[in-house]
Amino acid sequence: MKKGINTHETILDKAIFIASKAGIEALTIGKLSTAVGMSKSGLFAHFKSKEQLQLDLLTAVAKKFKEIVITPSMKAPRGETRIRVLAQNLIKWDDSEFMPGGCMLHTGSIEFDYRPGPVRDFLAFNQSDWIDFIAKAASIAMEEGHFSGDLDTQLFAFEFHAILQSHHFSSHLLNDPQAKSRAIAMIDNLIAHSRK
Amino acid sequence: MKKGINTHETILDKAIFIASKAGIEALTIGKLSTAVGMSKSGLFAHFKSKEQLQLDLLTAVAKKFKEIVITPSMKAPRGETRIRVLAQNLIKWDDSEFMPGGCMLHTGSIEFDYRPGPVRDFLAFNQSDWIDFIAKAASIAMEEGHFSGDLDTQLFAFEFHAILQSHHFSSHLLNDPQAKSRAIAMIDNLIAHSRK
DNA sequence: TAATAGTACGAACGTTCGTTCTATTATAGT
DNA sequence: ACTATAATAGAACGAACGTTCGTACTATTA
Repeated sequence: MKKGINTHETILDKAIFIASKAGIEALTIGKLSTAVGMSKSGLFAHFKSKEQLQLDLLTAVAKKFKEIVITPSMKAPRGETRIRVLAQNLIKWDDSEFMPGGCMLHTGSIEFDYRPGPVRDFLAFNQSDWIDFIAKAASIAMEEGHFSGDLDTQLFAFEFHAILQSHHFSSHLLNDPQAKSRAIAMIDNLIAHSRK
Repeated sequence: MKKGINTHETILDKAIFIASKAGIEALTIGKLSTAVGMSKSGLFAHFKSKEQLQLDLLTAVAKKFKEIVITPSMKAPRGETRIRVLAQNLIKWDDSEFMPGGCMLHTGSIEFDYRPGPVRDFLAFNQSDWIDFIAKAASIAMEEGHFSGDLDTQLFAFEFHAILQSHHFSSHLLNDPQAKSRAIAMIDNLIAHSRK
């Protein structure tokens, strides 16, 4: 049937909206069902367990991440430009309207870093892959001659990632209007030091 | 009386230990009382509310932070050395045995960034002060002639802070044995680029 | 010795949690 | 239009939540 799929999607959109502010564990089935406008048991039937709801939620977020951050960057020119596009899209991503509390792959990682189970596994693998992706982008910039030949791409990836964690911190905890411009300044610094 | 003060401290120590892994909100009074070995109501009487327990807990953490990170750094020579000592102590801090889940001022900030109230306020002020403290240390390094005269100390502070967020990420989510050495390499980079 | 204050207890409060049933309604395929 | 099934609702569950209560014991102060 088809209606179920639409409902499933509606539920997850609302779940992302709420959980991005409240946290993944604090998103309860009761509150979510009220927000969506259906019964607790009716909503529950879509997921069979809260853990599955959390996994479906994160899978949906990761899919959006690909759409908004990863895929567009692959259309940008290889090398430094692609790195910059990646950073731009990431800042946009962390300030997305559908996820008002900021990137859940980041906040979820901290929330679940000591809660063993499939949710933690998903997040750890996701973040690990993300680091690898950045490192790959850096090595491409090396190939293109934009970055220094002896650049530590792994270290670059962590430095790049750190900047986005800092942006989240500035934007969502401190409500600092300079969050975005500062993040870009940090990216500029990092790129400048990575050049030949 | 005195017994109460000792109990209060014992409770908070255990609370910090548990909450650093589980999260501040997931630390329940029932589980904490079981862990401490006293009754729920007996423990509760020490704090009058869960929110007060959370505030007392964070106050205790902030006090330890001063003891382990801030105060020792003030004994180090002004300038670059002090910045390095600060970084060393911070890494030690984030891997403290009494707080096995890592720095709670960091994880708590993310957990509460969209939960208005005194807990969020405490964390936001604390982190804001911390950024100011780093910026001040950077400006001292400027005065001492170690750092470039046109260094943006505020930006430096955020970059410094970002490195520690990255360390937390590597150490506690990814269980990466290189977490510490990488953080030090990042600090080295930052300092090198901040010099004259 | 009497009065007071601090400390801890067990029991119970109303509420919410995730989950499991059964029953009913809506929908898609024939 | 009929039927199988998917989708939702409703009621109930045991457990845990934060909190309040009255009470008992202990140590300090009057």
